[in-house]
Amino acid sequence: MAAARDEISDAAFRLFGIQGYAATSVDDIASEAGVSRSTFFRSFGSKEAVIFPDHDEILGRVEERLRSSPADAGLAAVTDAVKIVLFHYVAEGERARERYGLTSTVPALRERELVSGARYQRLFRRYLSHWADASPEAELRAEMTAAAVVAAHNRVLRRWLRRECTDPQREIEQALAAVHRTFADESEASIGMLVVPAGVPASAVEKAVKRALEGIAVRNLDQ
Amino acid sequence: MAAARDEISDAAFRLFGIQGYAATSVDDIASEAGVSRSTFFRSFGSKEAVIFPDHDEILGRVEERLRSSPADAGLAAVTDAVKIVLFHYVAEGERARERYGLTSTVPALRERELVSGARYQRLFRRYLSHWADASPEAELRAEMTAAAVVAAHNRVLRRWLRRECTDPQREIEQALAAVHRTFADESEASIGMLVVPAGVPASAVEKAVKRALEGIAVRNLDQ
DNA sequence: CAATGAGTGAGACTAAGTGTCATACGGCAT
DNA sequence: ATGCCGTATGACACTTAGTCTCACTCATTG
Repeated sequence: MAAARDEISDAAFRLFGIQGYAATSVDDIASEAGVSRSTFFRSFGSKEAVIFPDHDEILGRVEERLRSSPADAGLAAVTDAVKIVLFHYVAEGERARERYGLTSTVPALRERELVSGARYQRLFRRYLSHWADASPEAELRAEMTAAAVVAAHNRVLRRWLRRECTDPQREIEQALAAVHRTFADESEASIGMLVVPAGVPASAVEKAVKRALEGIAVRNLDQ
Repeated sequence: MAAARDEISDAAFRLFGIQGYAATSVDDIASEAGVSRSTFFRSFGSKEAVIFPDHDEILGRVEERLRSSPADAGLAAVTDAVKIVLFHYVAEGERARERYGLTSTVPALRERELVSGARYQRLFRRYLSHWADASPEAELRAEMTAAAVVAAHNRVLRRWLRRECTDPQREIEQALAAVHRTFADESEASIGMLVVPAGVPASAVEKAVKRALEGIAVRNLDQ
């Protein structure tokens, strides 16, 4: 059952690696996997889908993670959920890199991947704008935030796929901290106000500001 | 030549409106337009592409706009360029709304549109990260910024398509001002500091802050 | 043993997309 | 006017993705 799916997926990656994507027909994959064309299309709806075998499952896990988070979790829940996606691919290891080789070569597959990313973004936006108030500004903010979270994920993932990054854990934390820094709203990030009595030296002001900014970064990381 | 393209595109929209997208074959469109199947596929590479007849042209105009902007233009050039896209669709009027009806109904067309948006985002990212320094933080920032610009555009466009917005000009300016507010870097946005002597009433402080924030929005608009 | 139901294979069918070849049309030089 | 050439078109064949239907197998259950 599930073994058949893996069998087919493996066969597909094998043939794509040898002959290329376009030159490999669904019939080729099916016979390589020892199943019929019918079962291929029953297992995966399309030739493209065989490259992304467990996308629906990940999306489901992400959605559940968001659903089970408290209403006031806000951005933190989303940045947390996106790590599920990243670490899933990292855990796949070489298979993820094979997929990357295909998606960066074959336009149709690249587009398919893009569509997957957009589904996450849509999900994030829905949750973020649901948590926030209903003002138009808040909705635009939610949309931008969702886009930024996905962008951060994509960036780290791409770097890892290209072996430009050895510690995806650290990089995603940093990238998401940057997202927090620019998007965490007032209820999460306390508004700081610096009251400077006349006569305080500029160096002391500078020091205080720096310390305050570092504090924001650190707090967002731990939250 | 170009007239044949328009003829085909019109015929396609006509039939899609009557029979729906799936129920209309390329043969139907070709005979409705009075051309052969061959010319259809020569004019548009695929059945989906007939919905987005001048996408390549817009992308070209956007790219040229970016190419011709000075190296220190930064975010302003990109937010300016994205208006080309928005106003093109707004100028299309009802045709754009017909397209929206199709893209919100037919998954394949929605995906295609998504891919178009991603091309803009990619373009913006390339220019933003080219203008900025090469640090990893700057590149992530460029990626997030590009995503935010596209998100802002998408939001305003969608609202206009749904007739939820009567003044797209004003809304896009506001939305892009929000992007500027969160992403304009220090060289573009002057850092404001509010020094509050003890004894000043809170209402006066609030007023001053509000005025300052409005000022930022306006300045970013004009730049 | 009979019945049910899920998974599979075989095969027909539609339609998108590609490639080839022949033809018609419009300009251009002789 | 005639012959030539490049371009746009139409006709047609072909491949392949994706859908649908029907028949078969096999394991479970009453």
